[in-house]
Amino acid sequence: MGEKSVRKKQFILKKAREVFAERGYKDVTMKDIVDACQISRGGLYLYFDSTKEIFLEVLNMKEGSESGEEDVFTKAISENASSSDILALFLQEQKKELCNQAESLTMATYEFFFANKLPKNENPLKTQFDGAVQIIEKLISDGVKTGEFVCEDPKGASRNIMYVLEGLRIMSQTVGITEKAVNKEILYLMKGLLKEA
Amino acid sequence: MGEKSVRKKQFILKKAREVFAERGYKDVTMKDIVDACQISRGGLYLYFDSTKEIFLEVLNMKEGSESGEEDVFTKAISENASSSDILALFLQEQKKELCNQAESLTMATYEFFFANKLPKNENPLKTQFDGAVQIIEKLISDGVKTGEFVCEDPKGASRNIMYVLEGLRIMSQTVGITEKAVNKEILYLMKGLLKEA
Amino acid sequence: MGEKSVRKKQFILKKAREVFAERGYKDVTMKDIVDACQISRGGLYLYFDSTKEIFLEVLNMKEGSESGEEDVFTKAISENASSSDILALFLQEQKKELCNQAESLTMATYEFFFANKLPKNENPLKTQFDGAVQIIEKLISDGVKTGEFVCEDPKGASRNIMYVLEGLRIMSQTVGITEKAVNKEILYLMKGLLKEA
Amino acid sequence: MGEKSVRKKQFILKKAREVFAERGYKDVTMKDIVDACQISRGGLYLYFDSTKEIFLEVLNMKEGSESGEEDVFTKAISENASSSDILALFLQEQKKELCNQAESLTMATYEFFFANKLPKNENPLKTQFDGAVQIIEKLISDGVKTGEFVCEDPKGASRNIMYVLEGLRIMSQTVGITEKAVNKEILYLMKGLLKEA
DNA sequence: CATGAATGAGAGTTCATTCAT
DNA sequence: GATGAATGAACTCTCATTCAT
Repeated sequence: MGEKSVRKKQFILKKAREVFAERGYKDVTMKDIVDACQISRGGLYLYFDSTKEIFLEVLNMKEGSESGEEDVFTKAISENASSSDILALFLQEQKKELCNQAESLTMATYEFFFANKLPKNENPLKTQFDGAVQIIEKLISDGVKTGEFVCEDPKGASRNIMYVLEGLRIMSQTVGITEKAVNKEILYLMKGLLKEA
Repeated sequence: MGEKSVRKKQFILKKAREVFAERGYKDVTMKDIVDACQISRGGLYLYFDSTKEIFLEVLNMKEGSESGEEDVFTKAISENASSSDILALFLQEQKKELCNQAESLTMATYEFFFANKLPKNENPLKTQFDGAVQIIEKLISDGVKTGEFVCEDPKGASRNIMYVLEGLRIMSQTVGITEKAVNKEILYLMKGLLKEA
Repeated sequence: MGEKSVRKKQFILKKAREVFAERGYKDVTMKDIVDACQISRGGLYLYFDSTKEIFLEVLNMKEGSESGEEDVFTKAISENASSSDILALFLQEQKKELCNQAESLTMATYEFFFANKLPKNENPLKTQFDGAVQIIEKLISDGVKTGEFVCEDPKGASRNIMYVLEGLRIMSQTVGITEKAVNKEILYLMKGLLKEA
Repeated sequence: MGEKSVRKKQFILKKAREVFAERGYKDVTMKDIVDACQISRGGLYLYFDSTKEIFLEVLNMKEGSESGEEDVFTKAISENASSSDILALFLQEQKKELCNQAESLTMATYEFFFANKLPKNENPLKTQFDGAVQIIEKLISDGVKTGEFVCEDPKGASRNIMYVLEGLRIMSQTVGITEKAVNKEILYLMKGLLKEA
């Protein structure tokens, strides 16, 4: 596959991402992607065999390019920001993602993993969740040391935060949720850590 | 619609519920329900026009019959149980539901509301969520009064609890979750309220 | 499946038979049969799932209705015809079939069994062949007893006859063969048995 | 077309022959041959326009290279072998071919001529058959002269032999046939000629 | 000459939906 | 009411064939 093909493949993935973001996973057909890309029916099959295959590559692509979390962390940490600032930053990022439904793969991702139960060690949802829990736990622990946070169970608190975020995410996709409501929850989480400070 | 028809309709809904519990929402076709009910294709159309219509009625049916929450509350409250006992009971009920994936409509419900964005005031997910938040808030407030609980923001705490439960629910459907993990989260929630100030 | 359906199924098989007779097995698509029957695409699938399934039923149908061999034998034998007359009759029947390419499933059958190797005990080609060999052997043996035939190895002779017929059949489908040529071979076979009479 | 092209064409034909031997004629696509040759799709079209064209050239190639029959005859005859020995040799060669289904084009050839009815004078199957009949007739006649064979109708006998062989061939492709069964038929044919009058 | 990306026709298959009985 | 045969739209997937490079 030449360089040109690689670019075409990237093009298809980009268009497919838009389709998945707009319509979720289950409803998307190969034809939908063909139409979005303005290519021929058979043409798509030169690159991908199924929507499943495409979606998996879109998911991987996402992690590589959309970054966000990591970048923010990396930058904030390298700038010696305080733990509470970094955590606040992280929560702000999550809020952005929560509110930006149009470009988000959240719904498609949930639909995909409803239909495709991957083993836990290969499940990116699991991996991401656990990774985030560890990072937040570290932040909280650090914050406790510096006196920014008060927390007897950093691990429990970080899991609590992540489950709340997950709850917000699914609620935003099913019942809709306002930015204000998200703010309220984030504030509650932060207050819990800053309590009695 | 005669009495016989009503019974037939209930029969269809019961069978349809099983199908939705097993296969989710999107994958279920009119044919699947016809097969499960062992009735004729045309026969189903006498009662329902689409899987969407069926699913909505299944959802309503559910609230009526499956109860659980209400019953437990009603009974516990009428028995003058303590607030902490009632809350613990509620969380135990939630755990049961979380772990009993086979009979649960969770996945189907999520899929349904991904595809059908109802206005908030008609969205049963929203209604249920808000209702539960209110009940829990009341419980916490009562518990604070009796000295069982320590909590500065009962409303915030109850919302936090509900989002965590929602987070557990979606995680249980996408990455899978052990009973132990659920226990840990519930324990964390209870400890947060019982914490000696 | 009601009586009407049975008739429709028979109708489809009849039309399918014509298609197979005209075009062989491999080239025939579900669409071809749909077109021949003037029914809808989906309609055919109510009765059959594949051309393979249809062809197998056509083959069975054939044995039931087209008769020929059995009838001729039955009649001839019941009429106390001589062995040589019966054998001659049989060979005449074979000739008819050989020359009537238009309505014959020969080519389709060969194509089918090229693609679908059935176990010998289920292979109708094998069954028919062996059955015919036995009948002919009996005829020859009887003929030898009555002095009509001279033959030291009736079993071998009957197999020889059947292989020649098979050879004529395949040649008629691949290079074409004239009635005269068939006559010549049949004559040779009969002369071999009547030799020195 | 340069020398290099000729070699490439030969290479394609060789690979195509393997494909046809393995899969018959009808199932083979241009893509299959492209894959077997490891050349580009477009590349194949520089040499051949269709599988039909390729198969015809494979058939011609076969006669040229695979020889066997001719060689055996030529050698045997030039060595002054007896007629019965040469005939036996010929039948042994036929048996080998019959039993070696894997490398044989038999099925593909039948399939091809089912689909492509060539005029008799251009039909290689016809030509080969008639050629073989003549040779065998000559052998038998010679054998009769030397007293090796007893046969009143060498032409008829040789045609009989060839039709039996054709019958064995088609049976071996459709119902399968053991080496033992082939031996039995060959023995029967030889005995017919050696039979003491 | 050679490549391989691209096209589009066409086959298979499934279902929502209708309708005569 | 109830049946289930029938229709036709829509989707998946595969190839022969072409053509710019």
